[in-house]
Amino acid sequence: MGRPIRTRRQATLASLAAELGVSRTTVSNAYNRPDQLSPELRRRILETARRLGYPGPDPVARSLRTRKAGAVGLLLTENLSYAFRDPAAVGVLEGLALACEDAGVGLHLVPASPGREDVAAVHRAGVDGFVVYSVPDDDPHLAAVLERPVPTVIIDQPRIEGVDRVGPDDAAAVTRLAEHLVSLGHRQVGVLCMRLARERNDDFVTAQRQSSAHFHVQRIRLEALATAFSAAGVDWATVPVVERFDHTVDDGASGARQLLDAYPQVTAVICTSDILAIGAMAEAERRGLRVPLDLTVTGFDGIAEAERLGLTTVHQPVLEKGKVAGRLLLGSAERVGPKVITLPTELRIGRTSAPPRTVEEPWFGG
Amino acid sequence: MGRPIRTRRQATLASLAAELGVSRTTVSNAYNRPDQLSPELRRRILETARRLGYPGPDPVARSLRTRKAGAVGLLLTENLSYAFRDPAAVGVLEGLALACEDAGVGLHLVPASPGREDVAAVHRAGVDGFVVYSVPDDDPHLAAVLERPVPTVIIDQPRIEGVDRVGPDDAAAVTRLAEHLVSLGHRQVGVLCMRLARERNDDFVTAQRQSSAHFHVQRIRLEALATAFSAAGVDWATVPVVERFDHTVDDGASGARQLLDAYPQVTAVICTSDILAIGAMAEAERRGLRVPLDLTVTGFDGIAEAERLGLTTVHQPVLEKGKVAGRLLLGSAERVGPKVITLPTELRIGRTSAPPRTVEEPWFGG
DNA sequence: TTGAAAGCGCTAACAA
DNA sequence: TTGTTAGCGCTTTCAA
Repeated sequence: MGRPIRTRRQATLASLAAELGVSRTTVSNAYNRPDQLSPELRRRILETARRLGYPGPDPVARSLRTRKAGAVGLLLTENLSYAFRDPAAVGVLEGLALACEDAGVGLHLVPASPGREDVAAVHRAGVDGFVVYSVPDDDPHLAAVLERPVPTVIIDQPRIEGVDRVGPDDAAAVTRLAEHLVSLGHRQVGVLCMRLARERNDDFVTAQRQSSAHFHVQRIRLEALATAFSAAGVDWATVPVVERFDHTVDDGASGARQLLDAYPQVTAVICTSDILAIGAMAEAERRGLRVPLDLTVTGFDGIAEAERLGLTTVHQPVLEKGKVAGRLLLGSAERVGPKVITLPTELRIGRTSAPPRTVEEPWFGG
Repeated sequence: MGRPIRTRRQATLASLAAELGVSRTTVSNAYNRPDQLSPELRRRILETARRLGYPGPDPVARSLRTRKAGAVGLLLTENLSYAFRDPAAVGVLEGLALACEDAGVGLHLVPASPGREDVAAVHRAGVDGFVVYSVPDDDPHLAAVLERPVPTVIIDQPRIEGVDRVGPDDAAAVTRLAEHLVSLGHRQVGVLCMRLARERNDDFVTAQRQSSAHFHVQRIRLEALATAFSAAGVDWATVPVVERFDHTVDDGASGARQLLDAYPQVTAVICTSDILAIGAMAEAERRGLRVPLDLTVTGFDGIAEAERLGLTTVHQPVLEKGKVAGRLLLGSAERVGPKVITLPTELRIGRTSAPPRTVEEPWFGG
């Protein structure tokens, strides 16, 4: 199984045709339409190809001619390391990859990290469409994607008029979660959320920043919390919201620390992701707070580790999200008009939410 | 931020040039070599482009012309779901993605699962090179990759003459692990390994099947175990080896069950991956065997969960593996001749290995 | 069943 | 600074 020298490509379809004394059409047919020539001739062509080291039609040239790249682009602005470490993101990636595999098309990861302002990679990607996963509405890469004359499907965020989207009903899901907490008796809550804009702000969040967040999902979740708690008589302006730029367990812990240091009276920490919630639980343990006796902690996503820990959270079908997005994109030729697909979520009440300690009335039997 | 109708591409570089009354070169330069024309002219060109809905040079046409696809292909024959669920594989993927990102090239996942015999996807991938991750030596997709006139780097397996490769020194690593077990006193061992060929065999493995395994890594690990235990006076022909096709915790458990049901005298279960080892530990617990008191269990890879569990295992730098492979591929233009890079491994003795229960002599102070 | 002609949309010498 | 010329390697009507 030795290999000849790499990067040969001496032979082309044309040179093969010349060698054999047939037309290029015939050689092309030998590869793409076996039924268009005699088996004997085809055999001869393929054999000569092997002899000449012709590796078959060049995929790029074919793509140019057929106007089909045979690949789907994935734009993922999040830092890659985080993307691969967040089980929710990996699930989406897996689902999308499965959809691509079913369709026999490649999945092209576009090199675009938050730091890299260079949008050229988007222009250079030879793909038939893009899936965009959870980016801010002012992301320059996203803008570049939307300029390309190919269909696009957005997963989660942002919400853009006229562009297909797949995601959960964040507002409804968070509302149910909030109602659960309200019914338990929590009135003094704190929130720990993911980054709201492209600039780093590892700190408390002003009302202004909340309502103008460039990450729609976070904004919608905060709005839903505000609405639900306001309905329960809580003045949202008094509810502390802490933001963390990096989406890691460690940042979840430090966010919780900042929150609880300043607002020790908080009875429940609502996190907008499981990763942050897991960090918050670690911080609770560090300060000697028992969850859920002394502190309620909730998450969002429903990743496997959350389930193991019994975290009260909102489960969303991440694998499905990727799959549906892929299928939507690959089937978009037949459709007219944009489509928005809302995936179901499920409130999973675990062992990390309970009535606040400060409520003295008995909760059961009352 | 509304969008015009999708899939327009009415305008091309040529039509833009005609509209403006300049040459195509000039328009091309406006995009690719801004310093080759006056800022004023460039501005005019870009503005007209926007007005006409010209999305910039077509990436496929550009690739054809420049003979650069701007992407690296990744061949991963393993079922995608398993690939994304095995932290070792995810680590490799992450490392490779990071290397690609650094170089500004895309990462193109080739749709190729074990079932899919269709090799066309490999031919259709517009890439400048391939990274092949852990496939059997008779994999048809691999053969197709090697026929393509682009550089290729193989991670882990197979070992092919003349092709670049990145991986650990499996034999050395396993030998150290075996010596650790031998020094503890283990003589009655059993092995649980990953699949050895493309056909399923969830059963015991014959000597013949061991030595002709198409997955080189597994073969090498088994050979190293055989050599090390033979040196300690163990007749390898008497050592039971169980194989599992799917690489899951559940299959690790069922493999251990099959092994221990038939060979209850075994004092140590050597698993060729952490995933399998974690399953084996679950099975040990199920049968009431205390690890390591009643049974020693070892793994391979050094994934995070193994570390949390205190598993005795061989750690290998998976992220590094992907990164190095990517860099090797992307820098291969400057090199001559094939290159093999061996990554360091580390034996990590945890809490799952101890002297066998049947050994009555005191091990310390003796 | 096979071939001739006409591009797909672009970039890179080279020349002006 | 801009334009002319010549393909990159392939597929696809259409005609023979």
